Amino acid sequence: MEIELKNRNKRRSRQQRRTNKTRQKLLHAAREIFAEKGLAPTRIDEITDRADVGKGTFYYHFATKDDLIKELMQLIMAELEAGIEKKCLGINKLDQLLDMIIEGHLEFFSNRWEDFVLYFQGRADLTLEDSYEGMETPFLEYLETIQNLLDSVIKYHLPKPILHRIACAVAGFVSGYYSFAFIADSREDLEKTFASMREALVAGLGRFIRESIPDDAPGKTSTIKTEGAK
Amino acid sequence: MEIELKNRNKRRSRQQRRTNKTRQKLLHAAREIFAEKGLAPTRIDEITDRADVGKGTFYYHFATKDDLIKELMQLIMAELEAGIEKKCLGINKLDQLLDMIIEGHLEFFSNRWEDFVLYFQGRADLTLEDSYEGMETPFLEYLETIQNLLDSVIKYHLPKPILHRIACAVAGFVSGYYSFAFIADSREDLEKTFASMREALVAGLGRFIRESIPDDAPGKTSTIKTEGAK
DNA sequence: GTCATATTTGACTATATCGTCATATATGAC
DNA sequence: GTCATATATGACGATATAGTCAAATATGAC
Repeated sequence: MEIELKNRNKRRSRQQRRTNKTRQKLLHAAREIFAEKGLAPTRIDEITDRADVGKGTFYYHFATKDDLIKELMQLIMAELEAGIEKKCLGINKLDQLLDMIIEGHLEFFSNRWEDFVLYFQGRADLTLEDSYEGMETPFLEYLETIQNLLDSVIKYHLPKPILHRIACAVAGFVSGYYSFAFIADSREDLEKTFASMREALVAGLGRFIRESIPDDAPGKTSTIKTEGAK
Repeated sequence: MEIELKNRNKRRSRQQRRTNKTRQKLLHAAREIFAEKGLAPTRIDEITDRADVGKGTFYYHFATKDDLIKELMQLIMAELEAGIEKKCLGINKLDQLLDMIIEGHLEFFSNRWEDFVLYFQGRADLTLEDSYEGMETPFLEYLETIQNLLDSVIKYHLPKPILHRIACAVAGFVSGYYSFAFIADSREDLEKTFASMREALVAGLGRFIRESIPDDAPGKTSTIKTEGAK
């Protein structure tokens, strides 16, 4: 029985590698094309062509284009969250945390242009009534990740709606600014240009957060661990 | 000759009204459907159906869907700009101006959901390589409008790139925050929820702008007309 | 080698959408 | 009324795309 299982696993192992490789090829090609033409105008044929597999293969791996989009978005958002969380490891001062959350976004956006485009396309899609199935979930999880990070450095636990608001502000600002700035600036300048804005944002958000804490909170001044906050 | 011209004008006048009405019906229907399903997935048939005109009529008025999109975006953005400029009339204090630019956006976004969606769709489209023809122009003009407003209240004229950066920040933040907040909040709550964030943004941006002015600028303190800035 | 199963293929069908065009109607000059 | 012109129509042909499927191939157990 033990052996049977082993064999079974082994049997599948090489084949699984091949299968997985094909799947990755499809995801990779799709990511590229989605970022070039957008979600809706991308044709299955084009994806399979670029992935260099037959069309039937696509439908072996994914039930439909929406399915692929769902998986891709979940993948991307999970990686963005992971990147941000990694940057924030061990930080317990509010201003520093805000700064790192922003930096996490920036690093992701500037190193992975395609993924930034998809992130942005996804968000725009959410403003539609007929948005892609399952598009909402990864974005909500992403906002929650930011909320949890914030919550972890603020001793006085702010109510959920306030945390949510702040998370929206961070995410909205970073991506919004990034998307606008790149219209005129070159993609390469974006990072530099952003640096100068960052401080202002951290200051503004920090201020907002501090103001959200009731004055009678026990030990308010020490409640938020911050650096040089006045 | 004088009379001939008059007649000619008169002859055209009633017909022109009818024509224009048809055109408006098409634009209006398109605006609605674009906001429901997005630009690419919207079919011409659906537009003409909702506008209650024959399909051929569409092609009499517009060469192609891209053409319609172009016109619609220009229309919307021009109205947004006008709304903002109106709000800012006569203001000469920086913080107040920033506040009014934000309020102009908010008013537009919350009173005209479809147009907000189109604004956002348009912006997302610009991140693509294959974006709609002519999509860029209205956005650049819009950013320039904001830049000019800012420039008009800052006596020490900041270099263009800095102004551009600030314009991107304002536009990016407002639309970005708005788009994220609505994922979780109801559309109605958005306005309220935004109010609390606004101050923080104005403060952050104001600070950034003031820091951008060289210390040796003649009469720096009085250079930016501001209220209660410290 | 044989067999069972998992994966891949691309020609094919069915459908959806575009854009055209010959025709019809409305308008206004006369 | 008649005519010329501007506008509107929707059936139609051409094309594009999604998704299917029977057949081919690869894998691994034996």
